[in-house]
Amino acid sequence: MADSAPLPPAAADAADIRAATVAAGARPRRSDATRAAILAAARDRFAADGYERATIRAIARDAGIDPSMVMRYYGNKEGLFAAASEIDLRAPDLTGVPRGERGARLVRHFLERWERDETLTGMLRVGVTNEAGAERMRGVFRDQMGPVIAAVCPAPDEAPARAALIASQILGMALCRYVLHLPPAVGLSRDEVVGWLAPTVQRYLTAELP
Amino acid sequence: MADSAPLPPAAADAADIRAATVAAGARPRRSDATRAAILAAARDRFAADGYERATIRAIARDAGIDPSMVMRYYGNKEGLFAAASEIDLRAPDLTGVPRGERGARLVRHFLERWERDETLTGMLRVGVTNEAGAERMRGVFRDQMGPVIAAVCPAPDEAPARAALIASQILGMALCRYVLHLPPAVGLSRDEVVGWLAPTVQRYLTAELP
DNA sequence: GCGCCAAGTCAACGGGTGTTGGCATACGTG
DNA sequence: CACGTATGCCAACACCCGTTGACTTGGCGC
Repeated sequence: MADSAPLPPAAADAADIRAATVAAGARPRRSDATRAAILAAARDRFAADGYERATIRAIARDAGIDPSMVMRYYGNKEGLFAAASEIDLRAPDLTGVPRGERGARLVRHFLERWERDETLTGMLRVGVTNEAGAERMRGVFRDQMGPVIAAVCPAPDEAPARAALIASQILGMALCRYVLHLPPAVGLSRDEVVGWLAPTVQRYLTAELP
Repeated sequence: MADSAPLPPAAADAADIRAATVAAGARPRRSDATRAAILAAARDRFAADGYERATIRAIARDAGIDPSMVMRYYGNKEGLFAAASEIDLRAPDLTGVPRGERGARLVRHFLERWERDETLTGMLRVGVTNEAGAERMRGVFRDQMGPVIAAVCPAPDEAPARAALIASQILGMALCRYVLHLPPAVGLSRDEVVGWLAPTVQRYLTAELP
């Protein structure tokens, strides 16, 4: 079974520092850089290893500090996970997009989002194994996918089901392509994926109920 | 975080015993019932908890024997997992199904397969977290989905990509419905899911390349 | 009836885990 | 400059893990 290779020291950028600052709801402190480094390392580890195999000791090592600091700043492993898994899908506003291009727009956005960093891979990895992770995914879906779909959905009461259908296709492709690495799914170009999936999403968005 | 509740003692049926017997490539031995009990308990635990959280001690407790027996019969945890995760999708032969009904047939079959027991949930759970599990899923996809799709695919070289697209939609719905428990996905009836997904799968099966 | 071998139990090992408390140190403030 | 506090490290705790080896039991063939 593959050992978890050591990860390069996680780079905590300005956004991370700001996030770590506001997360504590206070003005800047001397330890914000450390908090941010922990958060960045935790994100990487959770994404790469899942909740169980991502150890606090490994996260601390990546961040270059002592494990006890993690406990001091985030309480326990669950608290660290909660802080590290704040997800912003940046789902696009579809109301300004021509009706026929909305499917393609959604698919392309999420492909790019998925390839930019390992955040979503991590979310999926933890969501599948861990109930707290699953609850977080349900929250992200409800709060960030729901409104986007509802805004362009003819009948408001159909919106949740349509959103779930769209999520199933997009998540399923991400699963095959970025997590399971099924060779044919990996082999498709980004444009090919959009070409295949866009009509599906478009139909889930607008077609009559079957 | 949810503790893993104790599981009821896993029932090892005749098929399990036979499987445990043939797995060792020998004629019946006195320990076949024990081997089968271990296997059944392991399947349940891996499905419910994933690879890391499913401990050999818990599996042995469920099977009502000593942990060292697991080691004696299956070598180590990886060996146990390999023996416990032999999957048979029983994917239907589509050549006898009318061309227009193949999508619906596939979707309905996999929904039923997924709901019958927790085997596939377990496969997904382990496949997402664990490289050995992912490799196993790639093998199942290649050996059991590939041929079924190729048999009804006009151009043979397109078969793998089409199979991957179909897998992405079916796995994605299973993920949302049976693993993440997204409320709108859970709320759909089985017929509604078939009604929505069948045209998608049908198109992946037969449509011109985009 | 006796010996042999499979089947199973028991206790322990070395290591890794999350988590805790005490101690040194550098900083910001009066 | 002195003091309190935030920051960080160190060592340890109690627990659980996979795995091992020695020991006991029970059934079967000769």
